[in-house]
Amino acid sequence: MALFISAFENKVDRKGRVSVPVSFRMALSEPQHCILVGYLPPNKALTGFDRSRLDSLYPQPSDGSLSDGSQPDPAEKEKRIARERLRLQREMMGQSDDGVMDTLNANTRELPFDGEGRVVLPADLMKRANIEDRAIFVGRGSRFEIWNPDLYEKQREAEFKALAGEAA
Amino acid sequence: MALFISAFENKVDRKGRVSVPVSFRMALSEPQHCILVGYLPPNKALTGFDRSRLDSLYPQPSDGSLSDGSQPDPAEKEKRIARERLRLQREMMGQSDDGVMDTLNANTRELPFDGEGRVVLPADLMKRANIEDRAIFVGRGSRFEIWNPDLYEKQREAEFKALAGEAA
DNA sequence: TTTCGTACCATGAATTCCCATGGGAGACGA
DNA sequence: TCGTCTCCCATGGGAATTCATGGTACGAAA
Repeated sequence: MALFISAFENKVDRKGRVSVPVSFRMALSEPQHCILVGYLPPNKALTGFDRSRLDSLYPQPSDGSLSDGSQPDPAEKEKRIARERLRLQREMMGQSDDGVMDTLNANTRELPFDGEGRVVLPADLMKRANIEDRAIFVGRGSRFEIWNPDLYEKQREAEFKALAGEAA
Repeated sequence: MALFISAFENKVDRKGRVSVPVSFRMALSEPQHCILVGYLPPNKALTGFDRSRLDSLYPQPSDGSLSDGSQPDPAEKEKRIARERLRLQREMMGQSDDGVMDTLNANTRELPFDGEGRVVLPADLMKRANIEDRAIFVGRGSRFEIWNPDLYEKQREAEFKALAGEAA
């Protein structure tokens, strides 16, 4: 699985382009493809993650295949379809039971790499995270964050203090 | 599977034409073809999805094939045909037990693309969703929504608040 | 004919691709 | 150990393409 560690500061050019650190790119399931970047208030930074992370959040609809690899069990398949129908109905009725995923999907952008491993940060996202001509990619394990470097420095101090306080 | 993420605002011209975001078009099973758009009260927006999504909700009547790949079992086949006949009768009599799906089908339009990747939003659907000269396509994973941008902004705030409330 | 719906064409802006450059870290050899 | 060489990666600019958008022409139906 993707593992993002360490922090890298890069420049953001006039077009909003910024190099994604190589180690982050290599951590992706499809290194040449894209990253997903989103923003949710009241965060001070953008959150990025691998596409596979999003996929994994969707329950894989079982097609009724049996675990021994034989053909689908018709009864199972019927049940699955019935469930799916119910779910679609509820969605259409605005009764989706998964508001979190809905919000996540709506507020996440897919940022493809150019030939040099850069992405362009959408203007509105940059604004929300107060990012101008520099950005720092901060590894957080299974995800990462994109900060205004100055803001991140403060955040970092705060995190250190919190840790020190705990230890004391 | 089709995955719709992010949100894109586009203009609706006097003819009701609006560009479907490229990334949404590409997510379709047949990118050059069409989208399905429907409305069910009391939603504030239209719901759109890929044709394959709807198809998958209709159970393929089993032909009685055995799971080991051998020939259909004649007895099974008989039963299947009997079931289908019964179902057809009830449907014809308007006694389908599936009122929501019926309504869904009746209120769903198939919107084909023009050469430039646009669809025309039917006037009645636009009216129901309060869409005039702008529309925002909102990714919701396996489906998407088409909103009046101003209404969506309010909805978005509400979703954010809901998330924050959950986190607290 | 008139109106509606659809296909085709034109345009400008925004985005993406491609090439060039420079710096830094590590490898390698003396 | 020191210096040099090489490769990788970040960065910038310009060109080419894509995309959103608006208009026009054509055909069908009323």
